Amino acid sequence: MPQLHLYQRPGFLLRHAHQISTAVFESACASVGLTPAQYGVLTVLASEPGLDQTRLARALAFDKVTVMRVLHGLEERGLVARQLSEHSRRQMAVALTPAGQKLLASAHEPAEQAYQRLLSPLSQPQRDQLIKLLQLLTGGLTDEARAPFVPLEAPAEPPPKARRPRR
Amino acid sequence: MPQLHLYQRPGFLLRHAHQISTAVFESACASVGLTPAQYGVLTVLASEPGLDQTRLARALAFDKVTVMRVLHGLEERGLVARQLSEHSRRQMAVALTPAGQKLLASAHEPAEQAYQRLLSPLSQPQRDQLIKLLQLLTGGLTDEARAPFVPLEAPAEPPPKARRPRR
DNA sequence: CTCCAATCGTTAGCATGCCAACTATTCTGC
DNA sequence: GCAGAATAGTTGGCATGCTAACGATTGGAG
Repeated sequence: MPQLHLYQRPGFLLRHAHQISTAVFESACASVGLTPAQYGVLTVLASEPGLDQTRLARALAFDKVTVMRVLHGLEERGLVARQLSEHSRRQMAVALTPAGQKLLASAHEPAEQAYQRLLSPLSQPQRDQLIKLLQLLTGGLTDEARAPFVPLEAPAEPPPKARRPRR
Repeated sequence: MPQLHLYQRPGFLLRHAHQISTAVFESACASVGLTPAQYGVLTVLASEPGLDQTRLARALAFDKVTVMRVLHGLEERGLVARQLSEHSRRQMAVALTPAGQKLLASAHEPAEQAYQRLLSPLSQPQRDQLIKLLQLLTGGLTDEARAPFVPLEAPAEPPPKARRPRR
């Protein structure tokens, strides 16, 4: 009963840290009314206008269903526009509207403040260390996540395009 | 567009790491059918039988609504029993059933494996470092979270019991 | 050219995590 | 002892994140 082992587990600590992270972000961005997920979507779209939903999801390691729901909310607020891609009638080309660009710009300051406040208990070397460790951990386990993570700047299809493997 | 700044943000990294953490845990514990939240609840209850729901929530930094829903699921599976506290008719005393104790015991191995797999991309010093940094971060920001975190072994009320502050 | 498999978006449904609001109960200050 | 505040549990609702399943479309192998 003294000092539960649970509190030392990385799973518990990551969950708790993530919880605090979203709370800090949402409090800092309450004025612009953006959640972390919405901010992420807008940020990626600002970098890659016309991206389709599946690639958008992969760029954020989101589930495609989650991305769709977030996009619907942003579309209703007029921050994002979706239209059928010119290449394929299957996929949607998503892009920021002028209002979306404007809102995203006004969100950069609060987002940066949230980021600073989140790391405020750590010294600068500790912050760098934490970022590095998290990148190592996530980078080494991309295939463990259910939602695939394919960062931007990786448009090429994987060479081993195994076709027709009966599952 | 090259290497989005977003990918260096602690918020994004924490979210991604937490996502992987839950995926690894659920995959490892699929045989016993426990999610991280359920495992946390059972673990705390094993350590503090008869705890009420609010204190249980605080021990895990969960919202009390979340705890209640998790408890309902565990109660339906016969892993947990709730009854009115003897001290107060307001609160419920929650405890593991024998089946709950048994299931929790059988979950320890898979949970430990998940924990090892999650940290597998890191060396031992890096693992210790990550745990330490996460504890520092979460410990320094407890009041930022919406759900208060009051670890076990802290039953005493806070001395500055400010009463009747009209909000 | 024609199947058949892969892909894209969508819907439905489950589990977390949160807030706001409500009822019942307990406690505090006077 | 009493009024009012604080607390415990509950309900309803919103946003994430996931799986499974489904139609529509595209692409590959023959």
